[in-house]
Amino acid sequence: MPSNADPLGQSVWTRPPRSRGAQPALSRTQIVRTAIELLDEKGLEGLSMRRLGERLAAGATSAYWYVATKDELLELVLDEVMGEIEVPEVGATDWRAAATALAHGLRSMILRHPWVAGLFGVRPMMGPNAMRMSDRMVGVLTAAGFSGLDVAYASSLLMSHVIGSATMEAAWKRSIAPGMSVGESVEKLRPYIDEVSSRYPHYGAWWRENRAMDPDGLQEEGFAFAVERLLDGLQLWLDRREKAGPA
Amino acid sequence: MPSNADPLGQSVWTRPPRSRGAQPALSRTQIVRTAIELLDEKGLEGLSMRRLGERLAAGATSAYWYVATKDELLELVLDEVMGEIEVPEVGATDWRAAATALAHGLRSMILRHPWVAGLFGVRPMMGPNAMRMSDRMVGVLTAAGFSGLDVAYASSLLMSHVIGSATMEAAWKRSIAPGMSVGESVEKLRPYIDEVSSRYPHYGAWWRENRAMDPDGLQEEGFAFAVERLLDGLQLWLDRREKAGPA
DNA sequence: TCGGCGCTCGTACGGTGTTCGAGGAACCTA
DNA sequence: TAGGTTCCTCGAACACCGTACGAGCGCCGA
Repeated sequence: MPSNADPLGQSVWTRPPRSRGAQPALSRTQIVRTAIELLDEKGLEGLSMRRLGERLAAGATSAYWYVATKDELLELVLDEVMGEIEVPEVGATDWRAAATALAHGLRSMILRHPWVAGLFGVRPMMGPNAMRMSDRMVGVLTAAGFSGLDVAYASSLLMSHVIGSATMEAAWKRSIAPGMSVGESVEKLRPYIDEVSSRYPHYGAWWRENRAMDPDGLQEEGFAFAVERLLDGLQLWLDRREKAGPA
Repeated sequence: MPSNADPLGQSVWTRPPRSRGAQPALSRTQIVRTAIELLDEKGLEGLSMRRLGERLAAGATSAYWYVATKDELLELVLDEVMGEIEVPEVGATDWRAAATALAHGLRSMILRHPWVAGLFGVRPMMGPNAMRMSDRMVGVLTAAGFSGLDVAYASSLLMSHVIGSATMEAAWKRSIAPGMSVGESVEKLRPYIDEVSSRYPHYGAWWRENRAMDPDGLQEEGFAFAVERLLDGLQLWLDRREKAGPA
């Protein structure tokens, strides 16, 4: 997988999908949907072009008529699941509610398809669904009072946070046995954590005071907390700027 | 690469490194350092066990005596570069300055080794260097007035943001031809962006007003902006809580 | 009826991570 | 000094992977 093949230049989004006449057995959307099925079942490493062909009841390399490369398929897949996120219309609610909904929507999509966490770093998201989301986000932020580069900054702040926390959560999920809860895993790791944290003063002290906590649901709460702080920070900036000079 | 091999249970950090007697030709640290060299030169996809063996002037599979699996090697590599980050001592400065330094330190490490962005999702960071960083962070946040779960929330907020924005930046860097600046790439993409953004009302409007911006250095500024907002949000929360009930 | 085109897919190439086991070199013990 | 044991190296092989290529199929317009 060259993966840096065709940097810039022609991308999936500029080239029209193949197949216009006849009645082909496969289609781009069918391929993408089947790929997502496979990914949901077996994760990122479980998707190979051969397996995809098998599941499509087609030859191992048949998908290559519709898709130039595996990376390109993943790009399409990423945009497809981005389409699952519902973003509130601009003006439907205040900007805080809209941003909160967007953040939680993105997060729950990632929890539904944990493998996407590994896809964000591959290519910038330029597909139609990602664009639709950006569009709404820009609308919401502009209406809130951001302008110029601030819009890009604020929107990138929101996205970055969700993607980052999803990445870290995915790392956790990966390292625990499937079917085991986070709590049970922490329980098994406890001796190691005890041993290690005793060597680090601050961490150790914190751990001793908080070892009784229940780790399940902690990610969720932490995410909600973070979104609130983050929006507070943005709101504060808006307030300060308005007070200083209302343009 | 099973990659889910040995979920939990024994990890690199619990098992002592091999080789105690004799004078072996290789060593864990040498392998890790050479791997980083290779990664810096050719990126994540450029590192294969065979190439690593070659560069070590050793057999293709010799490294497997010191490292159980490629994933494990990557875990060691990740922790090694985490060691490059210098974190201010607790109490050396106020917590805002410390957190800012930590965020920028982590970010510049990632810019130095862009391939790490693809490693954060693999396993939770539990190596000694990552732990040292967490330790400092916990110390700083506790001194600032956070306690209990808030510490974990706030620290995860900081880390998530840096990792998320690094991931997105890596995606961008990957899609542009090597040696080309961001500005030049945007220039080449301009017709496509123009065409696309015209179909999205808010995004299009924003783009028309801001198409003249200089994209180089924008990431840097956006990052600094985000860190400020984020710390503002945390500070505000501390203030509010203190006012409500000073424990 | 006959090209030509859209589409499928078997085969093959050059990689990948990892297992296995034969072998060598250095050490401890007798 | 001899023998045995343990540590370490590495060539060969296995089961995969992404992808190029081109032969061949069936439908369509002429």
